[in-house]
Amino acid sequence: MDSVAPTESPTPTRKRLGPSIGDVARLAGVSSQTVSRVSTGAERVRPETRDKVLAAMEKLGYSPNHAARALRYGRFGSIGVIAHHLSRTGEFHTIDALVEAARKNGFTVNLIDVESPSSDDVSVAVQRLTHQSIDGLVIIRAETATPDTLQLPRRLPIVVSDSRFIGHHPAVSTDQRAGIAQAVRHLLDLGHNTVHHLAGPADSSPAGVRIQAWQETLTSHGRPVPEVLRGDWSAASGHAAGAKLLDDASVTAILCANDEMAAGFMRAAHERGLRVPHDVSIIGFDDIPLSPYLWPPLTTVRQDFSAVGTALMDVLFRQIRSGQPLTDHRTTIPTELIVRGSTAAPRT
Amino acid sequence: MDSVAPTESPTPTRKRLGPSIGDVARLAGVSSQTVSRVSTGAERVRPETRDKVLAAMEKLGYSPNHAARALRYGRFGSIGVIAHHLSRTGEFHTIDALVEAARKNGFTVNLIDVESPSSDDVSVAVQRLTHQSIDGLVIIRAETATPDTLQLPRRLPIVVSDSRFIGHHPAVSTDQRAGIAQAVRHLLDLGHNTVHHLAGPADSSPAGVRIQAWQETLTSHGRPVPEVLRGDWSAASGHAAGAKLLDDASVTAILCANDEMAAGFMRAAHERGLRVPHDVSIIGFDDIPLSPYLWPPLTTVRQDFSAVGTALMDVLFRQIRSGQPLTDHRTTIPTELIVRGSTAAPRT
DNA sequence: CTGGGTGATGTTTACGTCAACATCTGAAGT
DNA sequence: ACTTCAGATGTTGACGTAAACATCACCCAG
Repeated sequence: MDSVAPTESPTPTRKRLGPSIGDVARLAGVSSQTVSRVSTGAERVRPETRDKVLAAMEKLGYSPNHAARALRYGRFGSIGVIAHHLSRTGEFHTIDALVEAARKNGFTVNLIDVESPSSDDVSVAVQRLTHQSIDGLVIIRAETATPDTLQLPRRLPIVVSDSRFIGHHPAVSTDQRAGIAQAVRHLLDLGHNTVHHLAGPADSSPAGVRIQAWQETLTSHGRPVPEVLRGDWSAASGHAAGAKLLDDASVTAILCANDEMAAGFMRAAHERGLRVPHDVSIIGFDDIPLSPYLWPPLTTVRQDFSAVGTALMDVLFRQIRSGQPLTDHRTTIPTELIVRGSTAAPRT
Repeated sequence: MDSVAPTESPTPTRKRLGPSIGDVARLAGVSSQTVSRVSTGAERVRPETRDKVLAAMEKLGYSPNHAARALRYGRFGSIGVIAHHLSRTGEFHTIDALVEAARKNGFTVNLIDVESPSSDDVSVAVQRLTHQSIDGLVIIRAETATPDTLQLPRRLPIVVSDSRFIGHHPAVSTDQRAGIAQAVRHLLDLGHNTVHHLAGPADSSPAGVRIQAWQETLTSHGRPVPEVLRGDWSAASGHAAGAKLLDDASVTAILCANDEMAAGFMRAAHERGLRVPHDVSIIGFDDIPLSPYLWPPLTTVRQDFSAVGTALMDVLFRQIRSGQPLTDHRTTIPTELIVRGSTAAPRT
């Protein structure tokens, strides 16, 4: 670990924190070890003594210093999470599940965001986090960073949900290829000649995976592959893409790389007086909570973010417990096509 | 602090962690203090010595033990955040802004969720968090907990965005009363005789505030106050409410306590063949990213969650810096009515 | 009444780091 | 040659905690 900067300390001066175990011990007239015993629960302490200690704690407003405990134990009870942009629905739900799973395992979650998905930024985030107090690291999305550009501390248990890290770190991800294939087939089965694709941004790896799966599925069915459209995951970009694409009457089916873009696309269709799904079928990806309540309800590919979060925590926890890395571990969470009202046979 | 449980340790045994500053010092042939100087940046160290040390660090894969630093400094560089249910849009955006603001101030965010919004659960969350390594605490929503039921460690800087804690802890919140009043007036101005209200659950304090503001606004305009409907913030509950309410032809305008419920309500209207806004006007609350892309685009009251998050961090940071609590501090973030396509004059 | 527990409590020490102070080296000024 | 001083580096100690070990009081079997 090179320069190891001073973590731009929030407050440079040293402060006297709350009362210590020693202060409690003095007040209670016992040794600090007895206070420690009370504070850690169990142990054999006479009820009478325990009460004295508890009273002293209460009086002084004592609470244990976690830094000291962490130092003593060599553990922090916390895991680090790096996410690219928190407001993305998918990452958010994953984090939600992760936090819950962490709590159930007695851990807390230390969250850090990455402003732009550049490699530098991610490195800084990693450095900041690993200088924090964590027992393990979850990388939800590292975007442009690669296993090589990322200088991770050795011995730190890691799990990743970014497909490009597979083989380098244990990974958990949804089966996006299968999901996309299902979606494309669904539209072809309905009678559409081909399927257009509104993809995520070029620097996003899941966007790339989805494009590839879409192309392959079309090709394997002998269908023409239209030019791919690019969005940035936002509903606004979906709306813009709709404005461009929907003047072309040959477009009967569009697969959007996430539900937000699908919502934007759908609004563009409404604005043009096109009926969904009669004039154009729209299918999304993710199945966000609002998808069933769009109009018409959105057909989409459900990703089980909650399962991803749980699995991430599970894999990480196993490494923490054993002290052994699971380098080539790989969990794949299946996706599911949810057919709602936004897809139908093309008008003839 | 009563019983102070043992934080159900994730792994009870002590492990030898990575190499320590001493190992690096030995390998580099210098004292540990010199290594410390290099590791903390600045200080006067001969370039030649510095290089030796850096090489040794690299070789051993050294990274500083944050627990030891935190113990030494009396600071953690981390703030705790308690949120009720992460998947709620509002809390999520607040957290997003909070994380960003924290990063800019050199802090990291320690997140903990609360399964059910019971007082007990929140207390447990607080205890778990304060036993973690935090310099300050943000309570996004404490729900049923009150300032009295919550045993907070003394000396811990706190900021809250839950209105019931005002006067007990510094608070930051959006001006929901004003937002609701704006929304109601907007509908009355359009010519609606009265406005129905789909509220949040009974145990939610913001839901209560919104109900009250809605009632007051109607009353002050001399309008009848319809019976309040209850939802649970979810789109599904909005849909169910729509199913109940929309058979009553006298209902021309509905104010939903959040956008998700408004989306569900709107779908219910579509399903009945009612046109929005011609047959019924619908207005939401929050302005989530998808609101402009519902069909029709949703008129709503925008809450600036990002500003809330930034302000929370700001208030907390000031306390951390000064060491002084800001007990009766209060920041109110204004709301803004965003008129889109889902509201119009009632049909005559 | 005595030796061998057993349970309650106290003492010591180390976790890894860094501030404060101590020491050392060498160069510049007289 | 002899301070004087500044910069580089080393030594000591303390942050708060809990494990390991030590001690002490007391009870019971023989």
